[in-house]
Amino acid sequence: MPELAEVLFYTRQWDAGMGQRIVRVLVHPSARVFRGGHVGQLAAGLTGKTYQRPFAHGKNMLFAFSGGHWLGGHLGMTGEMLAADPAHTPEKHDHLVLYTAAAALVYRDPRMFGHWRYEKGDEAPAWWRALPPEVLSRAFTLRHVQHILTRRARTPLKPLLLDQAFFPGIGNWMADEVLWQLRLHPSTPSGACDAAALRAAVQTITRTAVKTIGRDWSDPPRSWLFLHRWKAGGHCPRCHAALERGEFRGRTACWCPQCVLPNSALDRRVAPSRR
DNA sequence: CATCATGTTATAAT
DNA sequence: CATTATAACATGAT
Repeated sequence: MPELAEVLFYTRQWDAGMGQRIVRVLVHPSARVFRGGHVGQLAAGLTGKTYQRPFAHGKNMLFAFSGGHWLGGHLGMTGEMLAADPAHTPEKHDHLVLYTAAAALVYRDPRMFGHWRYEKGDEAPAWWRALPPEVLSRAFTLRHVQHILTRRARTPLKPLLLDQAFFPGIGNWMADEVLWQLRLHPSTPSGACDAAALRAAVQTITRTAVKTIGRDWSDPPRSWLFLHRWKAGGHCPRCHAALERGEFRGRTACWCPQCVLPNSALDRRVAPSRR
């Protein structure tokens, strides 16, 4: 599920255990989502510590515990966080459960594409501090976006938007939403895209998603592509034309063939880069 | 039974 | 070297 706003929502599900002591740590026997990490150290390190607070950055999560203990997480495709009853009995796909007196903090993930790491240190781990500028941060300047579009001028916009090094937190549905709102075809060469317009669309869509999905899992506006893009047979909420679906770099894209601007390059053989 | 899925990454091929 | 395609990961929903 999880893109930026969903990730933010999930990090907050553990708020029920904020300020609480971890009395017991339970790790799924397969330990698959820990990717070879030392789960014994994780369990021993977090037991007795206090859960302090969550951080979200794009699709990455970081949880701070007292004494300089950190838990980094990524939800993959089907990862989910929830707070359960303190007496929670782990279910089939519960990979990590932190028990406190107030709540059991659960990480659940059927497909196990998510991953978790534990570390100890006075400040947030190096990998966290090295993450690229967030799309709603000050550092996500027009110049920055211009630089990306120039550097990757021939790359189609859809895969560019999915690149976490450039647009952290943007996933498949948000990328389709951005392109649809800009009336751009997913194959539009990045160099042909206006940086200011792209930046504005990415930021307003992110802000609205954070205020709806991120806040209480409510749906973003019905006028968005969001609700209509999921399955084949959907219709454009703007012009009611049948939506089109296709594959780009292994991911499904959905767009409105009617709304797409005529000058947004549909044909990749057409010479792309300019400026 | 076959297909598809809101993600990432290693490896192969160009 | 940079870019792109493909497979792989593992499970559940349709």
